[in-house]
Amino acid sequence: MRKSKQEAAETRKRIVDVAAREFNKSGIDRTGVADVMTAAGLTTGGFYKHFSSKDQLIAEALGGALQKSLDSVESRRGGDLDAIVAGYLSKKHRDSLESSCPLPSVGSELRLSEDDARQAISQGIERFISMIAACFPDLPPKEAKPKARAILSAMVGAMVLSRIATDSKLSDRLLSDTKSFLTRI
Amino acid sequence: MRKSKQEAAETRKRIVDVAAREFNKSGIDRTGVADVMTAAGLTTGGFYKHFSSKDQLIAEALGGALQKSLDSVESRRGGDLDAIVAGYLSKKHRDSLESSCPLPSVGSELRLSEDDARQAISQGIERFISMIAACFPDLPPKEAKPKARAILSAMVGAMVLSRIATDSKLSDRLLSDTKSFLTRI
DNA sequence: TGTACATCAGTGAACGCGCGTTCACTGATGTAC
DNA sequence: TGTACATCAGTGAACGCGCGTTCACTGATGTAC
Repeated sequence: MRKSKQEAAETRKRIVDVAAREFNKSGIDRTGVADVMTAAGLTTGGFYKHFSSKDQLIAEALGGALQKSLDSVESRRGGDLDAIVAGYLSKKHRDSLESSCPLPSVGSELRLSEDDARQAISQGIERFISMIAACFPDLPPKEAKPKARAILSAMVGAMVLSRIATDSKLSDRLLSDTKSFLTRI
Repeated sequence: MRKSKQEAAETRKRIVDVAAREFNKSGIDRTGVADVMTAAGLTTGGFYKHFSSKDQLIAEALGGALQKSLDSVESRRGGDLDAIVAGYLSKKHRDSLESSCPLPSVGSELRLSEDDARQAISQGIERFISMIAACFPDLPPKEAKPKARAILSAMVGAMVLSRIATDSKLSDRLLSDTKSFLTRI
């Protein structure tokens, strides 16, 4: 049953990608290693041929998901704050959980995670801040970065609250009002 | 071993209060019914003399915690946006997990919770928005409420991110920069 | 008011279940000659 | 290049553990007479 090095590398990548989607959709604690492996078309035991623990997978999957999410935003809307904000605070983003930004999806679980995962996510946060700050080319970094930190905070918080709200009107307004607020800067 | 009605009511209240602290500190999924009961000075089995399920406790404990948190803010800083924001985005609030606002502590877990819990929290969110909107007595509600939704989003998001960050400088800046941003409106 | 009985708050062990991880095994791949 | 052996990706059952919930039991409280 041994697979070639290339196949094994592809399998590993598949596990990481599937895990990111599952964690985003169902949360970290509620997603089991067996769930991830099944979704990747494998059986449970093989997991430990690729990773030493679930914690390692969490760090790699969510860190990677955040970076990938940033790659996509940067290439499609880089430099344009209104476009970044509108994309982030869209209903589509709120509802497409599997491919969502991990920060609102699993943010309050991450605070309890191992350092590896928190560090990987922290790097993504720094990069996100830089990306937003780059939308203010006329401001000195000393002003652009603080502003960017507040804007990122508002985007993440709006998405967190919007996903809790049972009233769809409240959910929609949290997104659209925060969008308008951030667009009028 | 039967207790008087009054004692039983006090016990129930104690369980709810302890649960709110435990959920805030360790997250919903990582806090077991047995953990709560032990922290309340009781044994596991007695839980079901007061609640029909863990889900019922989640709704009651977190809904109650949010309302209590709002009571305190309203009476101490009501009407003063800068005071509300400064209190919320303080290091003290970030670090005192047990008595924290539940929105950033367990926000991304709540999105996966039963409707009862999400509804109780949604009511708290609406009240929080009204409280912030009341800080703009000169604005018509049509302007004050949308602004309040964005401000609440920024406060919650800053706290979520601040608690993930491994770099304490980043963690501090997320709070203080968002505070400055919201104070200059 | 006093007595007899039903109620029920709280105990602590047990239940079934799903979790993260381990393990012996399989057989194709990679390597040494 | 061909052969013999070591490696190791993947399998699937098993491990110990902690979870939410149930249950028989205890004995003080509440109630009916």
